[in-house]
Amino acid sequence: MNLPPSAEKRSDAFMRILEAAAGVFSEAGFAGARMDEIAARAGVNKATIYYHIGDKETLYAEVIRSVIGNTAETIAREIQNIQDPEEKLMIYIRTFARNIDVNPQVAPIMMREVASGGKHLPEIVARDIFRIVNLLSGILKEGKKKGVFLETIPFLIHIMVIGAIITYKTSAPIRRRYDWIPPAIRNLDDKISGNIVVELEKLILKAVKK
Amino acid sequence: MNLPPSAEKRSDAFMRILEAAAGVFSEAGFAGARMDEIAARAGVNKATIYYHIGDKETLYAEVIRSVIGNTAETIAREIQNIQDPEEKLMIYIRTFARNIDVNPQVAPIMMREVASGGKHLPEIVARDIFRIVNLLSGILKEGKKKGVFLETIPFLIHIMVIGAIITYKTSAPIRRRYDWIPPAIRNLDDKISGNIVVELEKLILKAVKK
DNA sequence: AGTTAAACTAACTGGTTAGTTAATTCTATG
DNA sequence: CATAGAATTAACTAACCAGTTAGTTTAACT
Repeated sequence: MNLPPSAEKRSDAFMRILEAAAGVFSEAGFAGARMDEIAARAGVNKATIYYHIGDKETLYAEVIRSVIGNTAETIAREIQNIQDPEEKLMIYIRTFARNIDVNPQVAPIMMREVASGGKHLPEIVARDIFRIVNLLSGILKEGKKKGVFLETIPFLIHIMVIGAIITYKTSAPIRRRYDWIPPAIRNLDDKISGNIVVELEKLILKAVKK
Repeated sequence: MNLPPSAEKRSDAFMRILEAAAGVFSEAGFAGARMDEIAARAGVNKATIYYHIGDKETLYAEVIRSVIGNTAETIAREIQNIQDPEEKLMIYIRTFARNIDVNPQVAPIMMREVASGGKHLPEIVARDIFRIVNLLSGILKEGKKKGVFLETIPFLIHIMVIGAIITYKTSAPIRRRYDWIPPAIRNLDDKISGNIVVELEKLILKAVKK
């Protein structure tokens, strides 16, 4: 679980509540989540949540922040020392994919957040998300200037990458639900940061390359 | 609103309830939707919903079925008379995109359904969705045999296309939420079946072509 | 006009759930 | 050890909401 720099040292109960909340919100969404369930999973009394964090909306915002609040920072760090735009793009995709695998609650939360028009998305997290888009725009612009990439709509490329990754990741339960689903689909890897992301990188690169 | 062949002739109240429910479920999700709100929008007493359709789950299943229940049929019809795999792939993408534009409730409902692991997805609709995947697999296999497409993971291509389309479509409210969002992103078309899908077609075709 | 069934509604019910309160236990420090 | 403040809890409350009920209106048919 990622933490904002300011919140490095939080009490044990605080952390357990955040983790439990991330799990419940990721499974049930904001409206479907129950504060009692979160308290039970965290092993604390429900009132402890209100004492440490606050009401349901505040808790949700805290979860969102802790779980996707510094994705941009991670990606920026990974690509900063790379020169080649093509490799930058690959690392961009790979880093996001690894993030999704390491923190499996992120994908469902992001999907529902998009679906609800970002109703509960704290502005600071929105800024972080658009910083990710801007990183990609920079890569694509640089590649175009160097004559290796075509002119594209950066936001569409972003959506193709991020949309594919989070949709693939969350599709796992549906892919296994019925026995009539072709094995070629059923048996695909749950992890996206393995061979799947390698294939995705190839496809995206091929699409934008001159 | 698409209707199953069996349900062509339904009462006025039934139709109004379905439409209102599609709107509310699309805005709030299953857990967030309120039966009273649906009744109010439909202009009927809440009990009328239970009289005509049944409980919340039944109503939701009915909405899902009416709204995405025959997408595969539509796509199959559109591509059946085309020979060229490249054009088939383009029409596949374009038809799905048009469907999403014509029925704007579909994208949020699909996203939340994927996010929740298809918890409320009726099996018959799941079959329809995987029929869409199979249609694409067929196109890609044919193209490979004819030597115009590369070897790919069809499900990943499906996810790239469908994931991109529904994520793009639902991203509209977030893209407009803050005034610091770059105009290049803010001012993108809400409609996906215009120039956006044309660009998406180009990118996907370029990615899979030999 | 009278009868019957279908369609519809106002008002209610009971279970659920976010949030609160008042009291108790733990912990650190002089 | 004593005490103050922080952390935690059991039990409660008020609002909410899915689903029901008992009764009324509408429409079709004889």
